[in-house]
Amino acid sequence: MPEQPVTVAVSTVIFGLREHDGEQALHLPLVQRVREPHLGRWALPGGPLRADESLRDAARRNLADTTGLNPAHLEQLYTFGAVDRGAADRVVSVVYWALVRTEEAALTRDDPHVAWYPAHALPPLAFDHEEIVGWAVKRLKAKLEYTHLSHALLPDEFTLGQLREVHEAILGRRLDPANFRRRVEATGTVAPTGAHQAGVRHRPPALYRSTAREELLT
Amino acid sequence: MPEQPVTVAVSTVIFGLREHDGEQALHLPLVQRVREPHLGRWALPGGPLRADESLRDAARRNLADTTGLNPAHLEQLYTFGAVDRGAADRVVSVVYWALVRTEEAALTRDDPHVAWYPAHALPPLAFDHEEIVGWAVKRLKAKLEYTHLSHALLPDEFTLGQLREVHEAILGRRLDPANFRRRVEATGTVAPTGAHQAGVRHRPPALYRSTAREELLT
DNA sequence: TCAAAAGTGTTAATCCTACACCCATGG
DNA sequence: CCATGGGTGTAGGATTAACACTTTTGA
Repeated sequence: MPEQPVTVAVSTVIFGLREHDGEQALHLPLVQRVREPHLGRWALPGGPLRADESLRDAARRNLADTTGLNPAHLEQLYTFGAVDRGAADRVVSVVYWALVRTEEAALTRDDPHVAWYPAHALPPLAFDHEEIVGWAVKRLKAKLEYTHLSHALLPDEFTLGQLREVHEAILGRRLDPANFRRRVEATGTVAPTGAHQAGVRHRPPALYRSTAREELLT
Repeated sequence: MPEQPVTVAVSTVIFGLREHDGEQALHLPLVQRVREPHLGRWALPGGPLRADESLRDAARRNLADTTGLNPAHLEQLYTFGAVDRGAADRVVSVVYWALVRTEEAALTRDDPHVAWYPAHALPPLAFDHEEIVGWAVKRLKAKLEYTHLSHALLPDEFTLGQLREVHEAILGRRLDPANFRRRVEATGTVAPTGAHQAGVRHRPPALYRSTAREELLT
């Protein structure tokens, strides 16, 4: 062997909404490592890139393999390639991040090595994965403000109150319901279905559907 | 050989300002390919990643090797890894983008295979490099508006008129000098040196220096 | 004295934020 | 009939955009 080869791996930070302390909170599924290094630690789902698949396909495949999830949004985050990142050989990691809808996030894989954790209460992670999650959260927050990504965390039909809760969970602060409503309506990316959500102990909120098609950026 | 190996390459989109049609315009240095595939075509400077260097170091090294330039700003753009991108074997390309100061951009390397081209009048490029340049320009435009990256294209001391010209060249539209001045001053990222630029046939403009230290994002 | 860009002032339009208030439902 | 969130209205402040006007220099 003439030279030490560089291998390419793909990992994914997956975001979904789940209940935590009575409120919707951002969660992510982690997998427990079954071999060294960092055996037993929790880590981002990932694996080596195969020669016959694109980076994006690799991310999607191994997201499905390890967690059984199907993302509503998938986007490249960053590529990490410092010489020593804690692994044995030289690995360049291409990291993607994904959003899954609440129905998906509710699915629990029948696998003791996969578990959802709140984004703000993670266990110690393998490698430099904590830093990576930090970047992903930062990017998600930033993109919330100028895209319609939040729709990808909700079911097909949702109320503006639910949409607001998503934003509040991610941004970590309360938003004025009146102003939030106007801002969203002004973008023209949601349309009322005409139906209303019944069974709530207050005025029945209108249901909306996302009209935003796939993004522009990165 | 058990499996076709995936190789990692690093390329860089380098931006600098140069005169074009009597105005400052965004330019970038390209290298002419000296081997197949795409022999003779112009391409982004780049080369394989070595096992003992980080991605960022690789970008910096091969920017220096091929063009002799030293960037004032260097940032990762995106990683391209479709299965067939036009090369013979499977290559994953990590692309960086860089900004060089006007002094650097003025340097012409004594090499017939390196030349500066206006960003809006590029020759046909090898591989998918045209698309990559497009992304880089888009990112540069976006970051102009919420960072102080434009300082990295100018010399140490500059007038607000020059800074405005940089923005105009990149955004492709005129900006109101009065409002531009106020906006920049409000950010607090420039400080007057006290000196003025002499020799101009109008009121001598004050010279400023950037006080913004390294960035926050990406 | 003129042209040309520097630099200051002003105003109207727009956007953002906070908050008051009525509506419709289940308990 | 009350608590709760849905939904509408509105007033004040902050930000932005457009443009008039004065300043200072070299030619």
